[in-house]
Amino acid sequence: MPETSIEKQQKTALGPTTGPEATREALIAAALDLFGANGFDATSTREIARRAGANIASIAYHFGGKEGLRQACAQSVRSQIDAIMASAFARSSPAIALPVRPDIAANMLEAIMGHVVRAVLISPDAARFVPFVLREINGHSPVLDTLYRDVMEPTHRRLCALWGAAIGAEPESEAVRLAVFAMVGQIIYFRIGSQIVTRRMGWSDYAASEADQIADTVCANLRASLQMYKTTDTGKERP
Amino acid sequence: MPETSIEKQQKTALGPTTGPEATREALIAAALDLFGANGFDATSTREIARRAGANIASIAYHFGGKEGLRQACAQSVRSQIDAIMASAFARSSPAIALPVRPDIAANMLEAIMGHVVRAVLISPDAARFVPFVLREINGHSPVLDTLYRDVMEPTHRRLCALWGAAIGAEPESEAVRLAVFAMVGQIIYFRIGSQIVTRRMGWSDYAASEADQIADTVCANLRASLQMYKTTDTGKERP
DNA sequence: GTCTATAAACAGATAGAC
DNA sequence: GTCTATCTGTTTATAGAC
Repeated sequence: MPETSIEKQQKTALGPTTGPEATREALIAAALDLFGANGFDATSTREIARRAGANIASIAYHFGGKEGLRQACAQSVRSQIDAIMASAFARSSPAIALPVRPDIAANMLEAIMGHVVRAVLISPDAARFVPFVLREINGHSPVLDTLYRDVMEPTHRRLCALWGAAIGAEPESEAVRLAVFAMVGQIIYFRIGSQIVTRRMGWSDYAASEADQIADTVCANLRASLQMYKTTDTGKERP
Repeated sequence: MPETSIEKQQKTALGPTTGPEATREALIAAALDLFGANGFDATSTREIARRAGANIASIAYHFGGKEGLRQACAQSVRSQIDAIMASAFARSSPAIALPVRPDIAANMLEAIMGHVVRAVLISPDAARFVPFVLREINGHSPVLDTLYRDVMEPTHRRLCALWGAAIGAEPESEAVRLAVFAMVGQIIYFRIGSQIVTRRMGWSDYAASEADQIADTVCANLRASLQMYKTTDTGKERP
């Protein structure tokens, strides 16, 4: 499909077309996939270009080099995670900014977690960028600082606010922060350990019904934990 | 320290000395570290040899090549995980093979999880081999089959047996298998996400007191989940 | 913007001295 | 067993044609 002129494309990472911007997006998608699967150093620019259907030199042209492509991947991941979390928070509640009632906060938490589980387990995008983020976290990568500050820390803080409201505890207390990590840790594990989980469960991969079962498990644990914290503590330690 | 003759060393991975076997162990330790941190393909044999204080050619001599070193690393990991789990199961109960009483099974589970959390978070060995295993799982590595069959599947099955006994449910039911994955997933996440957790908690790294706090969190979630399953799944009422 | 050709550095494996 | 030296292939980056 030859085109004489292509309008400047938006960089919302959701509109690839058939122009010079399309190769840029294709390169990022291929790089996210390969960086996540094999790691940054282990991935050759030739392989990225081949999978993206582009030329090797196009990487240097569009991103300045392999390292620039890594930065572009990190930015893409940030917008993808932001989109998932924005959608999850938006659907969890009509229009309330500061929920005070514990049962409302608990219901919001459960709705958010159920949404995130399904998005993280089913979406092909998440299957790509979660391994990428994992690699960047493990080796102390130059994009880790930005990723933590702009994505993980704000998201975790918002979840802590809900958790604290749900059980009537200080949102930034150590117990709440750790409990939220334990909750999201379950989701992350089901994503990165999918090879193990699917083998043990006899599944071929994660589809809708499998994600529903996992969401049920995670949400059940969430309810159990909230209920226990609510009954046992007033902001104190274990007996 | 020049030695004229060295006795043949045992391969129990726990007895490095100053002979030809010492370089073998040093190479495995260095490779585990680097494979886990940067990935198999991204790690050069030169870097491994340099960190191990050995020569590049020694890798080919001892393991036949880079791939042989990977296999040796997998075998080392298997024995390390076996040691942790054996210790955890041994300390959880005096000598009972088949616990039938639910409260005994629940207590065993809690003891095992507490032990595993501390071992996985504090032990420098675990900090090495967990990233290695993660890499091997993510990319479909040739050692994944063995690792799953010999380590993960049997361990998960034993935990399912305890979980089923604790709540009075079929150990191999889908709900129990997923619940066990959610439980161990928390532990794995705290290990692989340590860079995120420590930043958010304001910790420099995982020491004894930090591992204790995380163990408390995980064990509290375990108790909450077991209690909930016990009250909802079966007709039995807790005292 | 996209391509080919090439340069400079680095990879794993191996032969052979000791 | 351990070492040096070297072979062969691949890597990223870049120069320049179109």
